[in-house]
Amino acid sequence: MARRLFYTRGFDNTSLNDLAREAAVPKGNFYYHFPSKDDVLRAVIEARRVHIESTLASWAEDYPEPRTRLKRFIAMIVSERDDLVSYGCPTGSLLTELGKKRDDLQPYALSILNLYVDFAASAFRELGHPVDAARTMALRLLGRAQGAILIAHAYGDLTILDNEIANLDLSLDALERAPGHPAI
Amino acid sequence: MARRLFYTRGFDNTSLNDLAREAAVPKGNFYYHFPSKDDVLRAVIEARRVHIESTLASWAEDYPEPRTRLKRFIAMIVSERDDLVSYGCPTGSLLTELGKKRDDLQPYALSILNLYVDFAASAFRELGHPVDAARTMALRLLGRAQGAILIAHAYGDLTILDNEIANLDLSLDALERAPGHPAI
DNA sequence: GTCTATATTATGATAGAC
DNA sequence: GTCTATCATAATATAGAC
Repeated sequence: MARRLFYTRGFDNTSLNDLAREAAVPKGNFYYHFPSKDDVLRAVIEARRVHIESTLASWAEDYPEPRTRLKRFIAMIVSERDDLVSYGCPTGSLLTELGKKRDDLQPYALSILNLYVDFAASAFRELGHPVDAARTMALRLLGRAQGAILIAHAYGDLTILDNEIANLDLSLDALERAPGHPAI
Repeated sequence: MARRLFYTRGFDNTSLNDLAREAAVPKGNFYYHFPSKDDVLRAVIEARRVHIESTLASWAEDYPEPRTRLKRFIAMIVSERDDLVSYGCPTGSLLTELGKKRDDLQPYALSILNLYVDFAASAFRELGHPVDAARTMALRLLGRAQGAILIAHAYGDLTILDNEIANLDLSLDALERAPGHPAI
């Protein structure tokens, strides 16, 4: 699938030949379905956006307690730990790649990050934090996750990721004990 | 200079034509000085490594107090804020780019990250933390900086970076007040 | 709709005159 | 050592038969 190749190799490093080989079709076929390679990425991102949106919506149903919901986000990172250490964060690395020389595509990747930021910000809102503080805390949570993944990926070290994610989890606990305090 | 182009455009997105135009020499000349484009990057990284190493050494001289030294690191991020928001972290984005498809070059980028990790770890050691905890805290500090820069770069928002770096600074203060506690 | 060419362009890298 | 070609390759994209 195209998503996997874009993730593991990066967008620019994935050629239409790679995509065609993986899909077992001649590469010329792509241009019947997509006007350009960029549109393949846009379609991949859009499909991903829909998928993540429904995942977050199901979390909102299954975990009405905002702290539990935020912990579910942490649990997702843990469940993806192998890929995250091997290839980095799909969203973070795409944002970083598109941030250089492809500002036109960058907003599409940003729409994925926004899903998570809005998800976390609304949880912090429910915990009683003002809207501005909630967004700041959401950005901090996402940033810490991104940083942990980046470092763990750089060293190819699972234990670094486990350590940092456990610490993030502890920060959520501390937050629980000190409501009203933007402590994450 | 090659370093600036590799930083702002990424390694792969910088062609020899770009390098030649910037240096105002024909691109064929590069192959008199370097066996390949990869070697240009290696030379850039090596020069950077030497430069950073001497900077960190001068900090060690100027700031014998480890907490002050760590704060100097934070101050460096603040002083680079415009570029960091516009192009991301040079080390972090290079690590991310090389982590996909260029595992052969990745160790060179990692040598830069290691400089900062060792710098921070030795400061935490001097603060009395055991060697393992000191390294964990160093990785956490670097990770939080990377995450803050990545998010701020994704949104192109200086205030996000300022916010997060101020919060990192606060974490260093809190650490100061609770020695022996791996709290960063 | 699906496939086999092929066009076009950009890249990293070389050859060889001076 | 420096320059002007030029090669070889790989990429995105198109044309056109079936």
